[in-house]
Amino acid sequence: MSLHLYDTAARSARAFVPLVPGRASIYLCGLTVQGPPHIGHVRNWINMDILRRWLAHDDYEVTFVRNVTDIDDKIIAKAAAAKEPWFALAFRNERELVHAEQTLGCLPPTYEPRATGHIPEMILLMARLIDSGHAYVADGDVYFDVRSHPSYGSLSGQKMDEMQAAGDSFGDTRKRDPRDFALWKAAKAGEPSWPTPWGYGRPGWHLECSAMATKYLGSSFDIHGGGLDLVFPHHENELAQSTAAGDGFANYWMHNGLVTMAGEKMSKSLGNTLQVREVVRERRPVELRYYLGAAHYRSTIEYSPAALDDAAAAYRRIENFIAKASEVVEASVGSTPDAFERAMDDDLGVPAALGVLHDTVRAGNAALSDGAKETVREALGAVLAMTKVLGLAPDDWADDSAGDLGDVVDALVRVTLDQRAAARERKDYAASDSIRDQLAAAGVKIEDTPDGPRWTVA
RNA sequence: GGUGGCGUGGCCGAGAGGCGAGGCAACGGCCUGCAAAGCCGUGUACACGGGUUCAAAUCCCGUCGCCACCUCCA
Repeated sequence: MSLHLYDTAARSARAFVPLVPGRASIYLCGLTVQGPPHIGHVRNWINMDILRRWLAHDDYEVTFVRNVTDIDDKIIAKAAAAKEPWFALAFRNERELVHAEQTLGCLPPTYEPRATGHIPEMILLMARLIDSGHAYVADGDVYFDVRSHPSYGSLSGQKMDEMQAAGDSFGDTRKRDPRDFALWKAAKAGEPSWPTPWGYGRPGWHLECSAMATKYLGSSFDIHGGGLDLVFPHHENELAQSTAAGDGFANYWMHNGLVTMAGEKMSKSLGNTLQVREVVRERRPVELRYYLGAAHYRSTIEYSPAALDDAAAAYRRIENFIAKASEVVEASVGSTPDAFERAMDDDLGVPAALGVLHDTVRAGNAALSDGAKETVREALGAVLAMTKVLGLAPDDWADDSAGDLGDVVDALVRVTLDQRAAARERKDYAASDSIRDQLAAAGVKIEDTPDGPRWTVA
């Protein structure tokens, strides 16, 4: 079976056939940098990161573009409230976004364009739409004429006649139809603006993505991704603009499920967000990645600390096997098992793929206690290959921060373990257990193995 | 009002007509001085009510509950 992906536009899974053989082009709607990223945003990055890694595993050359929306109403309002320039607030949050992405092991985008850097491209796109009768100018605003484009609504399944008019349409006489949406907003006093043939103003949200996606990926590209909450109106509007202007635009629309808290969508407007920064203060980033990546990308994740604990325990199981097996045989990345590949090809079936990974770990652990080195070697190779695809390979998460100090700490722990061994030798278990308890209190966990004690920082 | 989706064992979380994914927790066993880690074993779960079928968690009809979108939102 080859890779199949669920396409929102088709409402079914379709075989992935790239526009250019061997290449995959992906555009993902990034963040409006009005605030730092929360775990819902980062789930989206992780899902797409797994897709990229899986495509790369299949020898695709991937171009991945994720934009930064660095101008919008809320950025302007928040910056004004904080008495700082809009770009200072936007850039600070952009830095935080990049940091979160790196912290969670996501490969950096091939390109990460900012909306404000692409005003000329937006002007050209608007000109094409105006010339072809799909957009009109009204008092410096530029609107898309929804009725000029019969397929409008096809992505989200909205029926034009059943739709509620946008809340901001009431009393707005500039729109020809209440469902028309702004491509460009005329400048208001004191707000940032850019010159256009139709006057000063700033971009509407939807226009940015169309302009940037086609600039970097061409008029047609393979995959457009984003959160489920962007299907309408954002993606519907992007699709309408671009196809009305004559671009082929995206071939597949992928939408990932949302992260909820107490049953409600995590979002900045509801104020129930859990920031990445807060979580990684207490948790290992790799464990957060496992948690957010383990559920199928289209399902909802109801966040709970207990579920995160479970995920962390599951990950440590994998990690422990890799560590122990690597002490016995030389670690080298093998190939991914067929069942794993079938799972991943089936619309990125990460949950089923993790089932295969855990089965392999169990078989490997059994081989480890049987001393069956060849089986251990095979299991380790497969586990390494699978964790690599999922972005969970321990090598990529190794903490080198200890540096030379690591050797010093190891020597100190060894001295202590020798004392414990001596106590056990003379059957003074009170003393040996006391040493173990003291190490445990310091966060050092002891395991006795046939080859002597192992220690790890819990 | 319209559109899309969800409801699975103590918990998380897959599956989508026929052999009980996987993880966590629990219990029993092996191993251990005791632990830890690991391995083996233990569960008759699929919101409710009907229907189709030799066979339904999976298909159909209905009911209830929940979420998302139609307004800024990954």
